[in-house]
Amino acid sequence: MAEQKLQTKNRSPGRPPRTDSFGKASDLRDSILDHAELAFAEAGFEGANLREIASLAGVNQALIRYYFGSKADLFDECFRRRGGVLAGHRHVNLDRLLEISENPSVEDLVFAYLKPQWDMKYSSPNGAAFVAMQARLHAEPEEHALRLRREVYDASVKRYISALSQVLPQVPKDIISVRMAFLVGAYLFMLNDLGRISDLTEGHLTSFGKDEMLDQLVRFLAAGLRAPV
Amino acid sequence: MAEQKLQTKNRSPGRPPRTDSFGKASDLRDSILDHAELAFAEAGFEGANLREIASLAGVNQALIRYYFGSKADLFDECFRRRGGVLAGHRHVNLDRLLEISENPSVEDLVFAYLKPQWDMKYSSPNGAAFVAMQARLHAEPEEHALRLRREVYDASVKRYISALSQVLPQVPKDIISVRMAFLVGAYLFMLNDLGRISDLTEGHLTSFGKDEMLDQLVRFLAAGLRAPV
DNA sequence: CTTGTTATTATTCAAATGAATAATTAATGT
DNA sequence: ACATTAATTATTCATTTGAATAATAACAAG
Repeated sequence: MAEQKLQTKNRSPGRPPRTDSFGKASDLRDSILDHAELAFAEAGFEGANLREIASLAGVNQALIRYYFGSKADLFDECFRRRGGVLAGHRHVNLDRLLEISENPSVEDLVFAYLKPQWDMKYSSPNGAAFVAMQARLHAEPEEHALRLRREVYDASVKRYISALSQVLPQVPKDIISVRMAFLVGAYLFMLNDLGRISDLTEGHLTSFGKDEMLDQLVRFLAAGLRAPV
Repeated sequence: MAEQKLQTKNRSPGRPPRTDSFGKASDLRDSILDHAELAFAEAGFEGANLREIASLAGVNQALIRYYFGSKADLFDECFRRRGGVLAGHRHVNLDRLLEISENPSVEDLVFAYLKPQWDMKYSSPNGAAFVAMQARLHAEPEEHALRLRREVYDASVKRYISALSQVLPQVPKDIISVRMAFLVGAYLFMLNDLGRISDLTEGHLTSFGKDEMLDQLVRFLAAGLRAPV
């Protein structure tokens, strides 16, 4: 991918002068995370390359090690950073919904769950990268991937399952759980694959904006959740 | 992963004697494909390792090159081998359905589409590996992955979209297309992730056998496809 | 039989890559 | 001022890895 020399700044070693008066907590650390996110999204864990990440982030490769340790640790940190924010948004959204009404609609619940990641995807290239990273993580069979996902998301998913269970008393809770898994699959795939759907639809899709697409998805999933048992 | 010496058979070079009287078309070639399938499923394209594949398949690494060329070519061949079979089954299933009745139920159509891969997953470890490989391929952002998927699956997907469109005249075709994409996402995720769902369900899931799970999925997706517009 | 072709191995090559170390400079506390 | 710590770089190391080549044995054809 990176044929060019990709030399990092040829600055002498040692701590660089603090130009800014504020203590703007480690700029470079964030830069590394940002570029790692992009790299992992594009090439996957194995495919991503520390030299390139370092180079694009404008730092020496050893700095990655200094801040994060191993490549795997870097990956985890990437994931947790945004994953935590995401899970937080989901909690907040659910709280709000339940404040307004005891029995929100299924559509509202689904929307509350999906919206944060949908927004993240369109907020910035890095947001989109994170979505891709996550889709990849879900396809990983590795033990490690599983643990990460659980750590970051399980709590919020369980809350949504409970809430759905309350507004759908006809559907047993274990079935709701399974359907929630279907939901996650559909929306992750969707988010990651969005650009390509137009192939299947022979161009019809151009009429759907991203908001409409989310609407479509919510409608589809809500109907599935409500399906008679 | 493979710490051991993993030496290939220490046989002298040159063509080995043909012990069997039948010309059982290249045993080793198939063995390579089988083990490559397992490796790609477990570790992804980048993560898989030709030396290990060769070793497990009981052949010299150079034989992979002899038969398939590059690693990427090997991957493609793996994918096409089973993907072709799968697409074939889908076509056959659809043909049968349409023979029986002009207007099959949405459930029947969904089932006809899903069943072949479901069976493949449970037919053998290699079948399961292929499913995992495919799930990974869908998470790949690479151009190459996209082309492969299209090559292998597009035709059958389009046929199913048409059939669904006929039995669901209330739903515009472009919406059916989008929903079909949701469907693919949900089922791929499901198939690949099956074992882990029980985490979310806190053990409730043990009561679902694999057939019941497929039933659940079909019900969910059919309801989604039917959702009012 | 001899010659060419096919299938297979052993071995080598060159590049990439994650990790590690040592050097260097700024900041900070005393 | 001085010593310690924090942040950063240049450089080296060891391993892995995909690819390539050369050797060799069985088989097939004439």
